[in-house]
Parts: sequence; C-alpha cells; structure tokens
Amino acid sequence: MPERKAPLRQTWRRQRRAVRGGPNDRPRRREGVRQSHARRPTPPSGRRPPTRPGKYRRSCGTTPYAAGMLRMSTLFLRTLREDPAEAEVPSHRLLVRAGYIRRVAPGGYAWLPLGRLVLDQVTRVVREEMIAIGVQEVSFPALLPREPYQRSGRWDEYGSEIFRLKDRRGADHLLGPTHEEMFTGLVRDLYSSYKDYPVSLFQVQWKFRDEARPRAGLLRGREFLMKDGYSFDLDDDGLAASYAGYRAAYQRIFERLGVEVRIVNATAGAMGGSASEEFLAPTPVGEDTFAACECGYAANIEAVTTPIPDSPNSRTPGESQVLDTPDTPTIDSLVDVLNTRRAGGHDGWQAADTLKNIVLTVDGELLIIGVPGDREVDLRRVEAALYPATVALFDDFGSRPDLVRGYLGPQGELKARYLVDPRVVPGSAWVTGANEPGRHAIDVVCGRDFTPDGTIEAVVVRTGDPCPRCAGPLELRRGVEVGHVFQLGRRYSDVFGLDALGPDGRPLRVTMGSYGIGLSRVLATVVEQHHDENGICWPTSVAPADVHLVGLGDREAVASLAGELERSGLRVLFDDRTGVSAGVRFADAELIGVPVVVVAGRRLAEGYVEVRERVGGTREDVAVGALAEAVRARLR
RNA sequence: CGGGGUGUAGCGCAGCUUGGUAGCGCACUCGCUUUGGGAGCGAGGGGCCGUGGGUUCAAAUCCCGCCACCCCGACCA
Repeated sequence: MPERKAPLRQTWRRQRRAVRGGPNDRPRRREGVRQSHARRPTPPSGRRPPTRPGKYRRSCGTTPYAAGMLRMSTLFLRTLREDPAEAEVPSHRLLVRAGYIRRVAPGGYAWLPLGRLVLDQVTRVVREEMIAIGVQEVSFPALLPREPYQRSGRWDEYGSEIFRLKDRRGADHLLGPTHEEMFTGLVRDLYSSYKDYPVSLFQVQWKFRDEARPRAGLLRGREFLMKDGYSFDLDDDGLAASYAGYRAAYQRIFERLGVEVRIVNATAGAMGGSASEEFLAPTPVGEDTFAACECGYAANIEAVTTPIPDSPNSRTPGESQVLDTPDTPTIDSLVDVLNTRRAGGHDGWQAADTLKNIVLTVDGELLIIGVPGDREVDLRRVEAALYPATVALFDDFGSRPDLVRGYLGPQGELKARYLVDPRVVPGSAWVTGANEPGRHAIDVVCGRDFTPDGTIEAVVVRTGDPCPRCAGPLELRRGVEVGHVFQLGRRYSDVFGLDALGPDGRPLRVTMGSYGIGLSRVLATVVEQHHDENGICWPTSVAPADVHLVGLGDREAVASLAGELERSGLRVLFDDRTGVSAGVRFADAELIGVPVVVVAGRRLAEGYVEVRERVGGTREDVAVGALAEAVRARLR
C-alpha cells in the first residue's frame, strides 16, 4: 500500500471548523460552496470550497476523498432500509441498498461515490498487475466504426448481441463489445520490424452488449467495465510465454481482490482461436456451469471430456438379432419389453444398454449422433464440438421416410455422417433400432455391425461422471466468469495483415493472445463471495475505506480522532452525521462493509475506543494512542 | 423469442373485487425530547395512480389498445 502523506490542507480545514460553530451548520447549504460546485465539475468534498484543485491528492483517482477522509455528513449517499424490489441476487441487493450503485436502465447502472471508489480500487489492482508484467495501457473509444468489424466478420457473426447505431450521414457504428480489431490495427499501423516484438497492450474501457435479458445487477449488464489485454508475438513459443504471463498475473489479481477462482478449460467461442481458459468464481448465482473434481481438474461444461471405458460390456454379446418390439418409441418402454421377454436370455437390461440415435442438422447437413439411452444430448456441447457450425434438432422426418423415427439404428447402410459418444467403443454391444417401425436389434456391436465416423462429446454431463484426469466423481458447480485468457493465434493478424519484417527480410505473421477481466462484474462477484445477512464485507484491497469511524461521544474529541487516523495514512470513512441514532450508524456501517469499524463512544473520555472487525464481529477496546496501529493490524 | 408477474411519492407497499377525486411504513423538512443496535411526540413538504382511447354525472378502480419493467427459460465473450 502506498504511503499517504498528511496534506497541509488539514490545518486549514480545522480553522474553518472553528469559525463555523454549531453542529447544525451544514456547509453544503452555504452559498459560497454552491457556487464553487457550479463552477467546478468534480469537487472532492462539499465541506470546503475547492479553490486549489491541483493540490488535491491524486492517489485515489476519481474518488471523492478530500484528503483521505470521507465524511458521511456530506457524502452523496442514502442507504435503504429495505431491499429494492427488482434485486434478487445478494450483490445487486446490497450494492443498491448500501448506496454504491443505482439502476438507470435495464442492465445499466449509475455509480455513486462509494461505488466509484470501489470500482477504482478494483481497477487499480488490475492495472498494477498489468503494468508489473510489462503490459502498456492505451485507450480506445467505445464508439467504433463498422469497417474493422466488418472485415473480421464479427459485424455479422455477433448478430443482435452488438449495439449498432448510425450517425447523421447514415454511416454504421457500433459500441465495442471487445476490441481485438482495433488493437490489431493499431499495432499494424505502428510496428513493422521483428525488433519491435513482443509487445502487449491493455485498456480499461466500458463495453457494450445488447443482452437479450440483462439480469442480476452488475453480473450481467448491457454496459460493463472491462480490462482487455492483447499480446503480440512472433512465434508460438512467444505466444505461450505471453499467455502464461497473463495467466499468472490473473491469479495474482484474483488473489489480491479476494476472489476465489477456478481456472477451467473453455471452448474458444465466437472469438476463434485455440487454447483458452476461463476464470470462474464459484457462487450459487453464477450463470456458467462447470465440472470440478477433487484432484484439481476443472472444466467448462462444454469442454469436459469423457474417459473411454475399459470393458465395453458386462455380458458377452452373441450374433445380432432383430426383435419385434411394437409400441416402444421410448427408451423406457423398450427396456421394459426386453426384460419382460428375457431378450437374449437376459433380464438385466438397462437404459444404458441401448443406443439412442439423434438426428441433427449441422449447417443444413444431416448428422446422426449415437449416445447411450440413459443420456440426453446437450446441444450446447454439440455446438461447441462442431464450432463454428450451427446445430439444430432435425424434425422433418416426413421428408425422409428412410429415417424411421424412434427406431433408428446405425447398422447397414448409413444415411448420414454418424458420430458416437466416446462410451460407444469398438467391441461394445447395444440395443438399437432396426430401421423398421416396431422393431429393434440386440447385440449390435460397434466395429462389427456398424462403424461410426468418429466420436463426439454430445451428452449432458452429470454429477458423478468420471473425471477425465483421475476417474474420480465429477461435481457440477456454478460460477461467474470473471476472466478469460486465450490464444487467438493468427485469426486477427491474418484478417488485418499484421506482419513483422523478419531478420531475413521475409514477413512474419504475428500471433496474438486476448485476455479479459470484467471489472464491474468482479466487483459484484466480490460481494457475492463476501457478505452476510447484514451487508457487505469488503476485502481491504477493494474497500471504499480502511476504517469506518462511528462517532458517538464528544464531537470535538471524535473529530480530532478522525484527523489522527487520517494523518496516520488510513483512508477514513467518518460517520460525523448529527441526529442519527447509534443503531442506524451501526447498521449502516455493516451494510457499507468497511473492514474495520471504530466506535468512539462511552469510553472515549477515558481514552479508549472500540475496534470491531466486520468479518467475524470481534470487538476490542483499544487505547486511543494505539488506535492507528490496531486498525492497521486488522487490515492485513 | 416462449412462460409468469408488476406498473400508485426517493424506497417498500395498500387501495382496484363493490367507481365518488389517494393512503401506510421508511426516507425528507421544522420544533422539543432522546443518544451504544434501524428513537419518541408534535407539525409539515412531496404523487399528470406507466400511457392512449372508451364507458360514466364521476375512473387509480370498469373495458380495449399500447408501452415499460421484473422473474423463469431460450440465447449469450
């Protein structure tokens, strides 16, 4: 933490206080102050006229700190006793109630002073770690021209997710969802030699997505603050090194922010590219489902791979035979009939012994997928496996009488490309349709009676499925995607012709990586992971203040205590409001969630105050002289 | 896009069934009292009742249309 020096303004403020007088002298009502506000767009505090803005400390960015102290008597804040009706998830509820944010549109939020402070803290941590690994900061507009996105194909691919607008001449623009195109173009314009590389750039910018349904407050908005970084390397090893650098920095960032994350394998999605990992923060309100194992394996649900079973079957299959199985359009009805009849001399038939064949269209082409009958097909996983193709269920059986609905089987002449779940290994025997209405075949053996064109991860992953790394049981969990790193490769450098002239005089095509952190989403995630029934419990690294001073005793004595805390370098949120009961102050302190609360009250005259920790609720009386150290010791 | 719900003061809600010109709690203002867990008493300010039309002597209330927002799902770096 950077050292904070006590500014000279302190003495000046005290003089004003002495001149002013009584407790009801509310400075913001003063004419002079108002005029100053009108002239100066960002007064750091209403308490004094900002006559020398250049002298205000800058370490807090756009914060409303006047000099390391926030006074609740003038802070633009109103806490709510009741939950806002529209808020469901804890972060949304608490951030609105504690006066950090306020909804202004579906998926759009105003940031109040406390919210700005916290958002700046999150940004500061991320920025520090980016700079620490040598990434340089630039800044692009949020409003972007169509052409680069047209060229990369994303103008069309993104579809209705993208915010598009026209200017007065009818020219198309968009509000940037991410900025790969712009960064690629910038580097191409300025750099042309291999000696310039590698280079890595980032920005912090508001991004826009026309979400079909914004929800959960900041977790899924249509406008959100994001740090996006891009690496540019000359070869795959360089890219791998850049990727590793960002990945490690991200781990440090989330560690510092107090956000628990799991790094999961991910599919690349609409941005193209290969290696890709997501940073998922586990929380019950997360929208992403991932599979995790005790051994440390974790993967996005789309990226989970199925271990190949050792033994194909529990029973030895005979020759395949066709049975009349009328009225068995479903797996359950088929299994019942098989067991009743002791088909194949066996009555232990289960849904998992059957092979269900699902007909899909992939970019208009027919595809049949064979999966064990106890499994459902997960179209999102299919789509991920076949990316970028578009996948849909086939339902026009009327046009294909050769596809016998409900009685499809892969044996004989295949009518379309045929892929199977990895559990359908060579040598495994299945009960499947006989391609005739009302008939099924048993002991249909993969590799003998039919030969698939390949395997595909198509079925819904279930709790208890075997881990691909250790075969232990997988657990399904929910998480918020707070960060994403991936190796784009040359997708964008190909499109924009980003080359570096090599030492041999030949052009080298640059390879790229892309790395994002959703800053406003991280802020909400911190709250999801750090709150209780009374309010937020900020980690020190992002808290709007280090210490929340509740003044209950003698006003002058409390004010002087606040000044001492401030001079010791702590960021102080000082509840100097008049006419507010102790209960309200305590409740507000817990709601706002500063990590250490100091109550200066009944023992203040004897030189003692109470120090409380927001997490755990411990309380201890501390001598005033040792207060700053006692607070600092609890901040960590 | 499909399903459900809601629009009344800054926030949370009642009033609508049975039409008579708007109310409660919190917040806000003033006065007095109170002061270690969301204080008490008294006095106040604040609302084109989402919107357009219709019915009626009269509409927050009944009828029709529209709009907005919230929740679940689909979709989604």
